[in-house]
Amino acid sequence: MKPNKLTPLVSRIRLDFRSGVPIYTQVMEQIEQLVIGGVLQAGDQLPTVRALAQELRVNFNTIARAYRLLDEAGIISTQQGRGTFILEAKASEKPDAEREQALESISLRYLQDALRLGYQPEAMLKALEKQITDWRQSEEN
Amino acid sequence: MKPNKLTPLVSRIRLDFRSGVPIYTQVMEQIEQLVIGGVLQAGDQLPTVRALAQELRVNFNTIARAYRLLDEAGIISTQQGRGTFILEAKASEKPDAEREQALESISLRYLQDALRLGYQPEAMLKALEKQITDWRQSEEN
DNA sequence: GTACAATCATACAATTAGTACAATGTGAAT
DNA sequence: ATTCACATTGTACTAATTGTATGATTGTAC
Repeated sequence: MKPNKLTPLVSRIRLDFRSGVPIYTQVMEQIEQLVIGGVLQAGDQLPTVRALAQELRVNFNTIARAYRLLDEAGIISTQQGRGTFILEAKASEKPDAEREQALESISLRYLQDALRLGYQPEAMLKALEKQITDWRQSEEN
Repeated sequence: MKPNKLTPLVSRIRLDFRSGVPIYTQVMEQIEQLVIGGVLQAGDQLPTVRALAQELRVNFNTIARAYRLLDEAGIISTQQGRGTFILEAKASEKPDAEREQALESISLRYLQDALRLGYQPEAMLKALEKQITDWRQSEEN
């Protein structure tokens, strides 16, 4: 497969070192979500394990572990000496369901974060609506 | 987010071995005070159980016990293989202005995460409402 | 002396880091 | 065009660092 491009991933991956979720899991989940969301497409080349590791300030084996898990999940293809690439989207019966699940995942995280900080659900919804309004404003320009 | 720093705690903890107050209680209370006093801030990494134990000349399980209590109290987050970190203070204990901003901050982050994955605001609100409903369900038990 | 809480010792599990290596690509020398 | 040196890539295995679990030991109160 010919590599499409090398997507700058770093800016799209946000690590939370104190969340209790292992780094390799965070990297894996977020890349998976980017694929589901269509930001990363089949043929795209991921950064090398060393490059991404350096950007995120973690050991390259940690990235290698995330890539290996993604490889085993059939999402990417890692090739020694060449690099790592996004695979063709597997013929999922329900790609919509996957997208749904990804959104559920980040929504749950938001809810948990807010609850832990002591906010009530109503306040969250209101705050989110405000952010959306603000965003729409800025989009118009 | 990367751990902020590793604060040298030892110099700020005073143990009284004759007071009759358990060591783990003393450690716990003093760390709690340091957090309340702002000496320890969200994201700061605490010394490892072994390091702090060595400095204070106690068994590391004693420190582990103190850390576990602090974890259960929602003050710190202990993570096997990683370390121990100060958590964000509960919003309800913050001044109103900060409180407002904190909620805005995590809401914006959620919005950005979802947009990044290609979701529309309506879908986000719906997903969030669903998470809230589910959560309420589980709370009833 | 018994009971109980506190502390300690030991073995364990999870995560990340270190080191060496194998596969592949690149480019110059011939 | 072929070869060869070398850089770049992922892989494998090990070590180090972290917190966890469980039971033994110690000390104190009664």
